[in-house]
Amino acid sequence: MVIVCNPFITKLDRKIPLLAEEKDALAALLERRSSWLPARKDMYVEGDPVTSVRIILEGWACRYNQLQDGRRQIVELLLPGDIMSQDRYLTDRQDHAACAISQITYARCLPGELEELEQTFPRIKAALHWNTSISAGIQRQWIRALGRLDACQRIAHLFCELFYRSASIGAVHDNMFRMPMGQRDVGDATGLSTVQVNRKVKALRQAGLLSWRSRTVRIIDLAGLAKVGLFSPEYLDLDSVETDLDAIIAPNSPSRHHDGDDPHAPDQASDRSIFKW
Amino acid sequence: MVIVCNPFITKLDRKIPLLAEEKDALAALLERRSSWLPARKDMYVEGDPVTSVRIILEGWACRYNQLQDGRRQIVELLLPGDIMSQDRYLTDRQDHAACAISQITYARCLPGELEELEQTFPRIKAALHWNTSISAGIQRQWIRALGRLDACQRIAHLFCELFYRSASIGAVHDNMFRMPMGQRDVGDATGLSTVQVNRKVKALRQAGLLSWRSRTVRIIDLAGLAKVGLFSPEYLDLDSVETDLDAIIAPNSPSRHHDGDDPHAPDQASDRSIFKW
DNA sequence: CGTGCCGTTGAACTTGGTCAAACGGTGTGG
DNA sequence: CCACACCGTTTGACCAAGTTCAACGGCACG
Repeated sequence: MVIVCNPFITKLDRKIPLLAEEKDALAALLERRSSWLPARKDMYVEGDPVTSVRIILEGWACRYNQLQDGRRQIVELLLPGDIMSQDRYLTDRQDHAACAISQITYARCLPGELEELEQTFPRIKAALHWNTSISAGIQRQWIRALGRLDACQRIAHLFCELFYRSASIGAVHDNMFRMPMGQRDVGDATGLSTVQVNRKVKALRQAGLLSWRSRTVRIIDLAGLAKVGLFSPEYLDLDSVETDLDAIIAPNSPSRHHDGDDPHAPDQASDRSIFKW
Repeated sequence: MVIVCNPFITKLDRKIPLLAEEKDALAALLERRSSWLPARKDMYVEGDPVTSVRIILEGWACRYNQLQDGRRQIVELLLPGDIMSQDRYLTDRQDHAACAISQITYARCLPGELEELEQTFPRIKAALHWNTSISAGIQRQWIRALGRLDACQRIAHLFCELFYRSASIGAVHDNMFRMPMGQRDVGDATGLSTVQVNRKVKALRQAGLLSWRSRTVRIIDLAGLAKVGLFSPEYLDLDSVETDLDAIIAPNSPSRHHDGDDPHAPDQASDRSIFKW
């Protein structure tokens, strides 16, 4: 029996409780071939042959699309426990690139191996399909945000999404989570220029909704942020982790242990006149 | 033995050649419960319970997301042969709405029924998964377009996509296809206002790239349109229909418009070329 | 101690949205 | 057959949001 400590398995197990043997089988598969990649390094680029399924174990990564003029659009963010499998049965060439945002470790396996597991363990199959549909839901929300939300709303929406996704893998503590993206990356995800990201993040900060310093985000007013970003978390289907979140979300949670040098003191500049949402 | 004439089966068969019995099984399933819906009518709305898988047989439909202020964003366009199955294993509530664009006929089946077919016929399973990954690719392209392309490029991209998708189901004749969307719908798909859609479509028309009248689109210069929209069709994985397209695309129009990207170019197309059909 | 990257800010500029009105086809009722 | 209303398209004028360009400060790294 293997000791299981793997964000992917944890995540699936939360939605579809898995038997010990199922977890073991998954864990065994994931441990077989795992890789490490430094930050900002490409995992593959457009046109590369589609080979293995990749599962993020630590760190953040993204899929993106590069334009001729050098600009790029991130089409999907991948957190620990996320799987890159849309291409399991795809064409032979990637139609997009993927890169590490922070340094990452990830597991690789062959489509056939996953396939086999699904055959043997229907629960795993269900869990993987669930996972796929959540990803599709996230894609739809991105399309909605890019098409119809303004800069402030998009950024607020993104932070909400990342907060919930981080929370669902236990990466939120004291309303804070590590976010290895830079402002440029946020712009690439939200379709905005870095200048605009900078200004709107500042606005959110000054509105007392969040703080973001040295790769760490603190959500100060989740409800307010969700309101700005027209965000509601149902599409992430986190019922099963709601209890965890309740503890986290609980209003004005005062648990600030590191009083000495908390870089996340609310920025009460209070010139709300800037905003018109 | 059933005589098969069904865009869904045709489409799958093109990528993964199916045996007669497989086609029969699919056809039998699809014929069991089919429905009709008038144009602009919702199939379901946000919050509805997830019930059946739907497969479009005739007409166009879309999934969309409604905002408080009444604006909406189309997140996916569904042409004949397209399947709405992202939610096969999803949560119990829809996180988006779907409506008919033109009047449509569609088949419904239960997730379990499709499931069963997949178990019995691995080829069908592969074909369905292929289909799913193509849809995901289209979603990614939409994200790219919404995030990083300007109005003209987005519209050109959309027309290219729809041209190829129509062609792949045999709905293009003489470079023309029926498009039941209005300018408002195009705006809802591209994240633009109808005014802007009107202006940019006019620009594309005047650049001699396409014409669009009474629900019919004629692609006059596919290469030019693709260039404007930064479109390349690989992500649709249409190798298997390339031969069909070659015949269609072939033609007369060597991609002029090297410098013709200017939306305000003189109306060189005011001659009969638009009107003669 | 440079050098370079990232975040920050200001100012000019461009794109696209909003508002409002006119146009044109189509279907309905007098 | 015409008048009318309705709906989608077209166009202009104005305005707001976001981009681009440019400069500066801080911080890490060599």
